[in-house]
Amino acid sequence: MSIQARRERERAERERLIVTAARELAETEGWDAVTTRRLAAEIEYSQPVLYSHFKGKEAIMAAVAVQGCADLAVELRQARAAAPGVREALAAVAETYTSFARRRPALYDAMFTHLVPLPFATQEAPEPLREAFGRLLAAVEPIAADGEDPGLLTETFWAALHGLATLTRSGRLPEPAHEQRLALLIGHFTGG
Amino acid sequence: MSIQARRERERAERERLIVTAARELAETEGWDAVTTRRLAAEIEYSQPVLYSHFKGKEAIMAAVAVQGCADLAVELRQARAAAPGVREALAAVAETYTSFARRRPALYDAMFTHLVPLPFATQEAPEPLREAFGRLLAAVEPIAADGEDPGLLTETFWAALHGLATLTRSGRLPEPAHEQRLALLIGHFTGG
DNA sequence: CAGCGATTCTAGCGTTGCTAGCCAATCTGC
DNA sequence: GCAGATTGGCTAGCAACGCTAGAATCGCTG
Repeated sequence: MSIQARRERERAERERLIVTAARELAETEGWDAVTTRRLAAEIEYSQPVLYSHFKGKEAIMAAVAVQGCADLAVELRQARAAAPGVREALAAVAETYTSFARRRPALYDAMFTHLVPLPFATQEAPEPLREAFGRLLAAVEPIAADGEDPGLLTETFWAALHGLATLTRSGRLPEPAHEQRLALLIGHFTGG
Repeated sequence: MSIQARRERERAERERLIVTAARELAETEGWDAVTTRRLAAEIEYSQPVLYSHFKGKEAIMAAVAVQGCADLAVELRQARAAAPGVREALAAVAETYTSFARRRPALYDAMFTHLVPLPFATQEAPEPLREAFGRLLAAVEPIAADGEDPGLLTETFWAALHGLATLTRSGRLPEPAHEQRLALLIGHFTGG
């Protein structure tokens, strides 16, 4: 059985290679540059190999999105841990979230903008997704008023951050006032 | 000069035809179905004709987006006019906005999700865009606290609505609780 | 070492957005 | 009223896309 084990190991390694190459290519040149041909060349295999690992391009993007959620979760955890108080933690998390979207647009798009075949709002959602949401929840929960469902409040807050991030990045909201909008949002959610 | 006038009239009419066909095709079958070939067949002309009117497919989508903004502006105006009070007006506008995104997803995507070559946050933005934003502003302005910039507050509120709309429609937020999230948002923005 | 499976590659299909160059219909000047 | 110029649409085709069938090659087994 050792030989089959090695094969599966190599296979898993190559799958990791594909996802990494797709992520790096997307982050440096955008998702439009991530074609199956280009990606195959990058990993030094032929095109059809990709399809022996993933159902199609969307599935590769989904895998990248999951990785991205893990990254985001780490950043959010650090941001919250470094903040002295409840309100500061929320602000830090919000700032980190929108900054993540600005710094890593391709990754963010795969996670939250593009249509990817991923279960999100269910228990079958991949762990990194639930993890990232959990980091938001941890920051929002303390500011929930009596009778407010923390989960729903987190979803609402998340949506607001997502809207700010995407509209700003697409040029529909002017960049400069971003911090002020963020402050307004925090203010209204912390009841100030 | 009358003959040239007629030509320009016919040309403008055909341009209207292109935009309308693109919008209808997108609304019924999604933007993926709007290929240049399909669109050309729909208007009963050949492909290259499209390029004598628009620089490319993106420009056609942009034209559809502008139409969509006009439609949205009308709906928002009606919603606000029918509401008895300030808070109700805000709720009605929010409800109308997200419902628009749900009822006309292709149109909404062209307006606010897809990358379209349109100036947004500047004075050169097409009139329907500024009009739609103005409808939001009119609903948000009355609930702005002292010292809060109504414009910035409107942008923030808009972003929240946009986030709710897109995340819900892409399945990242569960549909059923949408109304509750909307209520939470309104609550926090009206300081309740 | 021969044969057999599994796996990778070559080649190609159907579509996409977009464009070059031909061709015909229309307007202008004699 | 008619030849010449011009506008404008159409046919045909390019390069690139996601994806797949079938050939070919690799590595293990007896």
